[in-house]
Amino acid sequence: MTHRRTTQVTPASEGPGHTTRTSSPRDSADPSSLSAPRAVPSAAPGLPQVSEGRSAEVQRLVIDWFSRNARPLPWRDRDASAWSILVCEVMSQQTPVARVLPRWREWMRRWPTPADLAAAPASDVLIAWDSLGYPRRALRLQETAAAIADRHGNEVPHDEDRLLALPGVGAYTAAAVTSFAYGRRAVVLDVNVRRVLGRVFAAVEHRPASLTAAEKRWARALVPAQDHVEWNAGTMELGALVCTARNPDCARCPLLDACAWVAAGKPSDPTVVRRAQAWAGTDRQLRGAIMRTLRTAHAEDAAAVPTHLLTAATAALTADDAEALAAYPSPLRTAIGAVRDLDADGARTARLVDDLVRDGLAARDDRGIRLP
DNA sequence: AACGCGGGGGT
DNA sequence: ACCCCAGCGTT
Repeated sequence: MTHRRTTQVTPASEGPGHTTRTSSPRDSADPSSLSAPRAVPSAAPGLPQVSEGRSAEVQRLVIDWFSRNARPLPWRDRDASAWSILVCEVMSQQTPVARVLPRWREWMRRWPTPADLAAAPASDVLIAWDSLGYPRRALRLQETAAAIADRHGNEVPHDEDRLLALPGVGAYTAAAVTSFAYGRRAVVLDVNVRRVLGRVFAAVEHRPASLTAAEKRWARALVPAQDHVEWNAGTMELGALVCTARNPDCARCPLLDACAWVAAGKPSDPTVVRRAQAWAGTDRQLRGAIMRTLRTAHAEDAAAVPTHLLTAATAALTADDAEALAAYPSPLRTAIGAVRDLDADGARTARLVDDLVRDGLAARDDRGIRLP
């Protein structure tokens, strides 16, 4: 069903002018949303008070900039369904937009409503997820689809609390759907928004990794009562395109003259020792390899790699027995062989596959591959 | 608050 | 090599 969507301002081709683009049809009543922010946020460590005048000026600049610089992303189309927006938000969790685009198109073509996704074999879902990463998101999204189909009449909930109750939907995603799909006021706080607000108002290059309740309150008070959708989308877009984590393009920033971080001389954060990112040789890499190989083998020949053979793979991997392995169909053999190359003694592979099985890999039977 | 969780592109 | 990305769930 087609939900009314808010107007995402499209790149308006001309003139720097029209700041105010009023929102289009939204949910009529807005009873549960936050009360309009009057007062400036309560002070918290590193989060300065912001005068109403300055807040309003920054809001105006961001919204105006967004009206002229928004990327024409398909989920910003007026006729994009709430479901399509939820899918895009989940796919975008920790994954750059450019990588999401092709998978999102394919998903929406195949599964245009939650019920469609809920009815699909899990193996199809994982294969369509492809290499977006964090494949558990795909499984949670399918669980969410089933919940929406079964308990919400196949319509994405309008209520932020009900959105939050869905698997794989956290504070960010619930707020994003509330704002972008339904045009209701919400505090959309992703890594981009946090960075932009932190620089402009708090004069720090990067916010701390963890998001505190105090920062949420602070950010909430900065969301305007009007044009909040454009503010949410605009701060995100500004963070993605201009106020980037590294090498921000301050020369093109509409907030150049309003930015506390720039005014302070763009100080760098005190260097924090970051743990070297381990990847090669880790369980994580190995598990990713198992995923990829099984996915590929199943996609190439689903009959050869049904779920019960995945269970058999466990035995073969554990036994480290070439003869036993030879008993399995070729695509599966290839998959196991490829994984083995990463784990010469086989112990870790065996344990990981065993974990996969225990967590339900084998239990799903005809639903296809079930991985963590 | 701190972890663990994929994978690819940019610098 | 390392950093970063429209985060979430668990401990």
